[in-house]
Amino acid sequence: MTAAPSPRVTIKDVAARAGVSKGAVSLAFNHKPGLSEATRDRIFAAAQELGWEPNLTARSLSSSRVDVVGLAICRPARMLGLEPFYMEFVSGVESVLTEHSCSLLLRLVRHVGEEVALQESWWRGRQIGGSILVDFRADDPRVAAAERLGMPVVAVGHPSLTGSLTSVWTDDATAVTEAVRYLAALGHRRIARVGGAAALGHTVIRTAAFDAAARSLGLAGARQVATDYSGEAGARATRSMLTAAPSDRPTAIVYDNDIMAVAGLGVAAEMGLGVPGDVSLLAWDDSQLCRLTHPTLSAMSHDVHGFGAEAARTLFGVIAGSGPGSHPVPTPVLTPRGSTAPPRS
Amino acid sequence: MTAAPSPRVTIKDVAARAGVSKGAVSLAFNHKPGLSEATRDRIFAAAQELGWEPNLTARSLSSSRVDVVGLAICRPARMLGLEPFYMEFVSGVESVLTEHSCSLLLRLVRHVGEEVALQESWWRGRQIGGSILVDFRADDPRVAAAERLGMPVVAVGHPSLTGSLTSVWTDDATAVTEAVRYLAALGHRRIARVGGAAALGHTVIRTAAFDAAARSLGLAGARQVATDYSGEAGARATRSMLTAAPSDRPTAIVYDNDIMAVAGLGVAAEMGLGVPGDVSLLAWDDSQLCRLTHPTLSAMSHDVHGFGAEAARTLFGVIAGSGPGSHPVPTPVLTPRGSTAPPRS
DNA sequence: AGCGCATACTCAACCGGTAAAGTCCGATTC
DNA sequence: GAATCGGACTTTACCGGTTGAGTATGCGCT
Repeated sequence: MTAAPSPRVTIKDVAARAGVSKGAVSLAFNHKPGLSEATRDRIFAAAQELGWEPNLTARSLSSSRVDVVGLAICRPARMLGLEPFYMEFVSGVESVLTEHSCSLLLRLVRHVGEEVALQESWWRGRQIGGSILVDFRADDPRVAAAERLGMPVVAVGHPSLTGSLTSVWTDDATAVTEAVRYLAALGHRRIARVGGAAALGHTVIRTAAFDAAARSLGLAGARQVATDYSGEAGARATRSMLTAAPSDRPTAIVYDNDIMAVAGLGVAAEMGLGVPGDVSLLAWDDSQLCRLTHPTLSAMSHDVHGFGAEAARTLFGVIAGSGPGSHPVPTPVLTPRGSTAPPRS
Repeated sequence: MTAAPSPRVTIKDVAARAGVSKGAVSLAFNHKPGLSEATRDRIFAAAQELGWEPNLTARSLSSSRVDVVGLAICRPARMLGLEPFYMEFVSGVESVLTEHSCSLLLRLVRHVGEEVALQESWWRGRQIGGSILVDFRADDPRVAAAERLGMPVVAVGHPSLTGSLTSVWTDDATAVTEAVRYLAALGHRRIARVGGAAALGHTVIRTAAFDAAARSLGLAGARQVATDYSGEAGARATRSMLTAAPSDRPTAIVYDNDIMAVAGLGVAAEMGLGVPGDVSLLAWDDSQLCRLTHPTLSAMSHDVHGFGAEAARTLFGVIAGSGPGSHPVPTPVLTPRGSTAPPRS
């Protein structure tokens, strides 16, 4: 990539124009003491006139600070596009990065192995100052990699999955339990759950919590299934559940994201089942999508934007040298809407 | 951001280990001629043993190549998350960037002014080798900015909007015309369109095309309205259209994205109107979402992933010095599904 | 033998900044 | 009046690569 921009303005030009040395310009632009107000002003004026901005590349080289953080997302593109979660998460991350004049290096990868290689390469090549790691799974190879590299990272996932890494996480277990209790309180006994990717740590956690909650409430008819988070998989799962004999058919279904819940709504309609009359549906994540359907979707709501922001804030902490820690963000809360109701007698 | 990584290994260490000079290592790693096979192998072996990867920062500094391209997206976060379009576009861009070991610097901005400043700062600070500009509007300030800076960019938008910049675009006018013709062919006379943001160039183009098509087909009942692309706005617009007196109510509605179409579907259901019996709905962009609803949504389908890929490919061309050009990508095609049918007599 | 000429490297300058040490100078201090 | 001091800059040495000029070696050719 060869760039042939307009005659490059460098710190030297600015220094010359202001009648000072490069060092002085550097001091001024980094807001460090040791310059008179007058000189400082002259320098800024000169920079302004020449349209100069410090070359970040050069700056990182000599100061070994990098104002870029990495984020690799590992899901098939088809699904990514659909899940409001990531974009919202990214936008939360951004909101914090921007305050620090920091940028986000984004990459979509196909599997964890690829991500490990990428993160290592980013870090080794000093492209990033740290990374946000998402979608943890059991025995995630990124834990060891980050430790080995001594790379500042924040792991978005339950502490039980992220080893010694600093983590930012939501209490999925409690949220699942609340969801099940709510449906049970409405009178549902046959509650089903359409989960996310089985390989992901939080799916495992939710699955266990669902089982535990069902057991403790004595719900014999509870069942769950894992999917790949896609709407199609959600539709398939729903269809398979709702085609069971009426006495066996779930009267309420919890979904692990909202796109699958929308798909579930579509399937119910296609089968001529009323929501929430014949079956109640409960979504997860609660993007705007849940308010657009008819009926509107009850959901476990989650401040995804804030989640991303907290992850970014925590990363800055790690980069600044704060020791490992665990940062829980608020547990998703139930937002009842039109898709849940007591089962028809 | 101060990083305290494990003892940094640099090109010097590798050179020492391989018993050659820094220059030799550089030659080897850039696959340039002038080294014997044997030396080359020794160098790679040494690098491998030390776990060295060239510091991209240093490399960009001396070679003035930057393996990063920028993308700023300007829409409120709430809407962004929802629109599958961008993530799919990004994934298309990525797929090409990856082949060139290039990364994507992503930023969400609030308005064009902010984007112009950002792009300028990125370019001046040599953070990026070029940029992909999206969401063009009439008299877009980015055109002048890019020219002034001599910055390699590819403009995603109709050539009429992108001035002298190299553009990548879809033929929205033709697509809109096709959509209207299709609905008219089904027998619809009162066709409405729920458009996107009025400030955006392609909205203007689609609006004009819709008008022209309606006129040429002699559809007196055609009407359209602009929104902000959000599902809520889509719902509002739909509600307002469908509450008109039956003799005035549109029998078919075209939406500018799929999220609004989903919202429209919800509104129709809420009002007790059958789709496609009472009203036909036609979405745009056609993400997976359109196949999940009931009825499924007919849509103008678009290979968004490919669109992004083409934009990235074109950007590499621009960076490599190819002159300005116009790169149309395939026109969206109609994919009829369950939400469109002839109007009820 | 002598010359030209690849080939295979080395060397040193340079990219555009930062940072630590050094210089200059006027104001205090004793 | 010499020594001290601190503020305001300047100098210089990097940061970790790339690059072009320079050098040593070997080989073919007359």
